[in-house]
Amino acid sequence: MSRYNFRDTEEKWQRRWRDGRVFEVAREPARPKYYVLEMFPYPSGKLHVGHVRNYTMGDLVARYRRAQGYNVLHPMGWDAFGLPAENAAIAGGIHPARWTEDNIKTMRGQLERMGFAYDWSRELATCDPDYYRHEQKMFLDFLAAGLAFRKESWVNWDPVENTVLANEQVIDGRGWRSGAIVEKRLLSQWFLRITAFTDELLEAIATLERWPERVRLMQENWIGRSEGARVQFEIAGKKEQIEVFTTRPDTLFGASFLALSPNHPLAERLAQKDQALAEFIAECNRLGTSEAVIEAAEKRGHRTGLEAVHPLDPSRRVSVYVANFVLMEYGTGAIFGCPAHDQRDLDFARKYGLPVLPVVLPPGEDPRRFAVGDTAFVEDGKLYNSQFLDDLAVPAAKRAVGERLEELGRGARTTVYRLRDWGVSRQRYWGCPIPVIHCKSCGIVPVPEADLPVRLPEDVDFALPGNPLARHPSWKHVPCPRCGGVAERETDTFDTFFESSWYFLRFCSPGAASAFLPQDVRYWMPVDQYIGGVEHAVLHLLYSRFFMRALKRCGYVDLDEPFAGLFTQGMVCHETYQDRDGEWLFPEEVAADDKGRLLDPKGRPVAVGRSEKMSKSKKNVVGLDAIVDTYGADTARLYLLSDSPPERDLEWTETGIEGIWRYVSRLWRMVSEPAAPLPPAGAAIPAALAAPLVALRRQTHKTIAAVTDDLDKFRFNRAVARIRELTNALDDIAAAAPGAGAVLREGLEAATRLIGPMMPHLAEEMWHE
RNA sequence: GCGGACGUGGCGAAAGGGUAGACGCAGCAGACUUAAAAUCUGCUCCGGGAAACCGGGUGGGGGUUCGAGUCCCCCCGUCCGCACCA
Repeated sequence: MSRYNFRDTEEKWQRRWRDGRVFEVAREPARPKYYVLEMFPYPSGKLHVGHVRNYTMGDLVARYRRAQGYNVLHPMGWDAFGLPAENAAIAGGIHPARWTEDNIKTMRGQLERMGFAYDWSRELATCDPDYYRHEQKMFLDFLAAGLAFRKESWVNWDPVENTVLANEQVIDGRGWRSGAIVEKRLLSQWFLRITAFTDELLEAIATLERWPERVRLMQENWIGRSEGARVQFEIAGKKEQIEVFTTRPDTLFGASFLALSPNHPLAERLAQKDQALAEFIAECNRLGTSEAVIEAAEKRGHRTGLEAVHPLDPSRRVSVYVANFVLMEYGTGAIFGCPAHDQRDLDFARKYGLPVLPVVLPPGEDPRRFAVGDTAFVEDGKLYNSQFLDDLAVPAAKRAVGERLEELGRGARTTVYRLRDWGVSRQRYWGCPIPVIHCKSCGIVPVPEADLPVRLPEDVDFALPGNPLARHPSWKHVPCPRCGGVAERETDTFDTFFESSWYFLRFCSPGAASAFLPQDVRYWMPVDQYIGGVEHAVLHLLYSRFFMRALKRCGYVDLDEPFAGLFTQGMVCHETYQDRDGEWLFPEEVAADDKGRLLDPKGRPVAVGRSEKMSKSKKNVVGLDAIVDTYGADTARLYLLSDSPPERDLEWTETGIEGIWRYVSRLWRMVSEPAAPLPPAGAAIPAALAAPLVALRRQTHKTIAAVTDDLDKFRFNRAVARIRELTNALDDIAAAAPGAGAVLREGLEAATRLIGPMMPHLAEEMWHE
């Protein structure tokens, strides 16, 4: 029995694909195109099996569509700017460029060994000046169009990475990469005006039909549109006003207090003369935005002593508080509290002994008897205790209050959003330099186009924390392009989401002198199938959608949405292991003894933790090289596709991959030593067949139909199961019916073509056997 | 708290209102072998039965339907996202 030699076979076919430039494509206007893209990787070191699930799915789609006759663009590149390279430089004395290049080389080799059908002629790395020069130009165009601007603002400061994080990058009050508790600092920053497209970005979500519902919902919530009203409260005895935002203007007659954010300008001004308030504000700021801290903290307020006049009933006054639960960044940084109809306001009112006046009557309640206990009434009902609003339903009351406020000039109906502009400045070396120059007399001067790209200097010093660009002895000192006077370069670099917001366009025109050629983009875009992790559901995917619109406004493209189809795949998980000292262990360091207990290399017992996403930090990673060495790329690919539905997490198991290897061997045996003699290729199938052979033919064709349908719908695990059913039937047939050869051949050929997108090397070899 | 997804054998899972558990993993028994590995054959939801077969079974409770894992309502649980968002 000849054993399937995956090593030689896989190398052979990879060589042939490469030498034949089989996957290099060109624009062919007469042919239908299909653009398959997997979210490009950050070159962090080595690939583990968790990384390649994503690429295996993309490759399946690419090869499947290619087999259907599409002109398939399937490129690969490197999201090459980022902090790990700089951290490696700090820790190991290696230059970020060198570290990144080395990693790219390693990882490219790993991808090649997997046999992925990439058009490598289009490969790009975002740290290449030939790449980032184009985004510098884009930035200058955004600047001219008013889509990029500078703003002095409070920022999230990551004290470990010494950089600013976007609000979107702060998770539970911690930096999304470093995990450090984020501090507040005031800095002058560059922003991209994503809010210029808020409504468009929100409304177009409905057109993204081939996106997961979950992702569309997350984007919707992120943009967070809410309709309500701004209302002006006059401060009693002063000429000053406090403007609040509310989504419940209908409950205005139930107002019993006003609350300001601790960062509200009025609160800060009052604190200058009120020591206790200053201390309260300081305390609120110390809480930060950490979820754990906020959850532990109860709602607290500080009474300012000010009284506000009710805008619709001047005879009524309400107290003004500063409260730890009011956000400066949302609405106007001030609210009115209506305890009867908002749970948070009710909790606050009970704590500080404030009145609770119901103004919306629940259906069926008696207006003379109804009272609010511990639970605010937040549903629809009929207004009462509300003068001209009495007897209206909530929606009608909202309208009526809005109109009255507008008549009186004391407010207006308005819509607010949660979405904020995208801060793109980073105080880091390993990123794209922001192409502007600060001149003492001219102010901010764009770098002239002829001077692009602004390249990173290579001789930099990473010994100190902070931005090496700012410390570089000569790099930043340049004459002002406008007046020729003494000036300095901007030393901030772009957030790396800048690069990933347009790389899919560059893949259309890899060598072009401009960012891309319009005819290429018209042909290839949009991406027909984008595949990546759900962790990018908001940031990367929303920024890319914004970028397309910004580029369109600047005349680059004529397209709004970059990704027509999106699939978010589950993660690859593995158990975690810790030794007695709590140190994480790699799976290969753990071995079972004869009683099945797990031991570390020193023979001490190992604690088994729950299965989690493979990550370097917990060492629960299975190296790709070892798997490919032992079982081959095809086996790894089929395992990643077969075991769980693609959108769900997949548990990596050694026994699972062994099972796939047995199947691979069996498939090979079926063609190299067929169960019945096979007629030559193309031989006719006899007109009269025994019943079992008719059944087999039927199953063959049903399998083709079902697998096609499954692949269209990303049900890869089911497709694999159906192919296995067919091969089981093929294996059984020879004994069951004489003269099976021609039907067997037909079935084997079908099976071979069906597994081709999943196990391309084996399929090629079977086809040629 | 709000929004969403999900809950099926020992495990991963399948089931497009119509035979629940396809396809695998693990396990058990057997064949081949001096032996092991590999390979092959059979069994493998639970209870009863030698078997045919009978009864039960998709987190719990109710409902719609000739028929519900699937649709509707309530509850329990797990996971994910968002969040003092006014």
